[in-house]
Amino acid sequence: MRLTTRGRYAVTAMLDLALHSEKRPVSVAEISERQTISLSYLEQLFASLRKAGLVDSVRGPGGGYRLVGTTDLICVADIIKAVNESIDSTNCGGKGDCQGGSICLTHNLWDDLGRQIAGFLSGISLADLVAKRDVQTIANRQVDQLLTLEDNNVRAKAC
Amino acid sequence: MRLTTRGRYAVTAMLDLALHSEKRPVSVAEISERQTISLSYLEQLFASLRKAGLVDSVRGPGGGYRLVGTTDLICVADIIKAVNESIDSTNCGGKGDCQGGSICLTHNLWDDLGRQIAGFLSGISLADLVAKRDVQTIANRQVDQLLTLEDNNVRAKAC
DNA sequence: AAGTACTTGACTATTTTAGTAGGGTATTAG
DNA sequence: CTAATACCCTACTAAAATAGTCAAGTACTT
Ligand code: FES
Ligand code: FES
Repeated sequence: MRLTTRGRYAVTAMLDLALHSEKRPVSVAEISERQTISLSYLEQLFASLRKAGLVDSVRGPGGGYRLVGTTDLICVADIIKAVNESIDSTNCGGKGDCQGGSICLTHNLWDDLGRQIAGFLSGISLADLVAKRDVQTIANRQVDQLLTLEDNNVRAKAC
Repeated sequence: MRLTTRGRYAVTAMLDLALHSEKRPVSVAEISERQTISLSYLEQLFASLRKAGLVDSVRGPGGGYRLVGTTDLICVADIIKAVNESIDSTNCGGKGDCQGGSICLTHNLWDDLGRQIAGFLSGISLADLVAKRDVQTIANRQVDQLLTLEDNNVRAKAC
């Protein structure tokens, strides 16, 4: 398995969508600011998420991204698979031919591990994450920070 | 978390030790042949394993490596930690300061995941692996392959 | 005394990741 | 209509991590 910032960013972005896209679509720029993730990098991730059918886009002013379906239907495993090809932990990609065409000593161990991780991440939906108290707290902090930042910018311009 | 061939090789090598070091120490060269892993690369891994106190070395002719303690006391998690610094899945290394000093939206999710993986890998000892039927089968195949290979070399020399 | 086998460190090629740049194209508010 | 907005797409690059090599040791046993 490989879990990198790529997968982490994707889940973070999707969670941001779950938290803020109820009324209107959310633009990548907004997410980029709120989660402090590079805008262009996020765009690449959303291209993958769109291909996987997890999000929907609305173009033009006032546009942005929206989740496809409800938050309880999207699990973390889906998001990671969408941007991070696989959750497989074996060296052989599940083929069992590590050692010159034959299966290696530890193949089944990694296979089991992969199943374990997949099971765990499949059991957690965006709805589960949104429901957590700490997620709510952090989300509120992020909105506040953004507001005071904008406020400061306005004041700076006025001067 | 990052699970790479580094960690996989280490577990494979330790399992090889568990299978063959009962009577005499096993040399890195032997393991290299049996598991088809680069010799010099294995040496690096064993340096880490020795530092972690998982193996013991015997120098000189007939020397090699031996496990420290019995196979039921060494778990897979220990081995991976020894060569692959950590099993942590967060981006921040557990500090919770991903987002400019503050905790990010998904920190707790990755933290939970890390615990899950650590729990799984801590629950599996070398003894558990040795006891598995498929491991026995594969180990036997590896020994046979090596014997016929040596046999062929002897014949080649005779000619 | 000699050979075996561990020990150490530096060094390199390859791959992956994270991020940038710079063009588009569709949509809509005004 | 048109200009601003925001998605869309491709190629590129810097930096890091991995996998593996090389070479010169040191300790020990037969
Ligand atoms: S990991 Fe699948 S055969 Fe080795
Ligand atoms: S992963 Fe720990 S704060 Fe973001």
